[in-house]
Amino acid sequence: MAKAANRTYSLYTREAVELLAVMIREARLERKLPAKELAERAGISRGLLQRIEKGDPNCSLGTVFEVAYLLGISLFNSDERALASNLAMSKEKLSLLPKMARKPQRGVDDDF
Amino acid sequence: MAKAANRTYSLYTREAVELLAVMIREARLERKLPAKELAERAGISRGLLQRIEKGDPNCSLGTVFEVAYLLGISLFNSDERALASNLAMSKEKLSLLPKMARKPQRGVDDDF
DNA sequence: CTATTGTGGTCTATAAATGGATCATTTAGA
DNA sequence: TCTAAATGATCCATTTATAGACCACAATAG
Repeated sequence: MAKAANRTYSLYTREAVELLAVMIREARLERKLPAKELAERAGISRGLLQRIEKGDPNCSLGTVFEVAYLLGISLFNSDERALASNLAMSKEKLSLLPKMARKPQRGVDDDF
Repeated sequence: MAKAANRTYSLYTREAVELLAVMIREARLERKLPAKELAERAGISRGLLQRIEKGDPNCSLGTVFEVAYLLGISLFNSDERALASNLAMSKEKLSLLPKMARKPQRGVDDDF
């Protein structure tokens, strides 16, 4: 009972995925690093790296981020230290929020 | 002949994935949006949204980005227009790069 | 306090992603 | 130019992700 992935994505999502893909390919080529080598270092197959660089949205988040990391591409405009710091702050903030999202019984927040 | 996903990720990757997860959960709770509703709007199951908010790296890039988008979380610190612009510039730059990464036969670039 | 709703976990069947191999083609370097 | 190497594409076998249902529990609103 799974009929997934006829998914439709927003333009924003498609562009974000493609941007990341292009940045990865750029960085790899700038470093003159063959796909085969990068794939090995990332622990993935060359085929998967191809899909990533092609902007396939159906690749796992972790592998794509890892490849980006190996190429020195900074996610969220954060280097390693800033990222850890952001994460700590976000966790802190999250802990202060109500743990459930219960909607008030009639329409306060439906601004989508 | 596929034995994938005993994957190991760098700390940076793990933190980046978790940061995105926490930001998503934060944004959803701030909006008082039940998981069920957000999942419906994203066209995914509630279980998958749970994994996303938990920081599971094995979720597809597209779905995670789409959920983030639905919550107004900006990827790459770029709104919709900036993103399109970045993408165009990156494509331009990519087109100027050599199309293959051929390593010079002896060690110029192995600074990893 | 209580009723109600959201959430986290588990289970199963199915769809999809991935690895690994192969082949043809393109490209960069000598 | 020559040629070794990189890329792009396809195939198949297997692993994995996902949907969808269910349950027990937690937490919020009243």
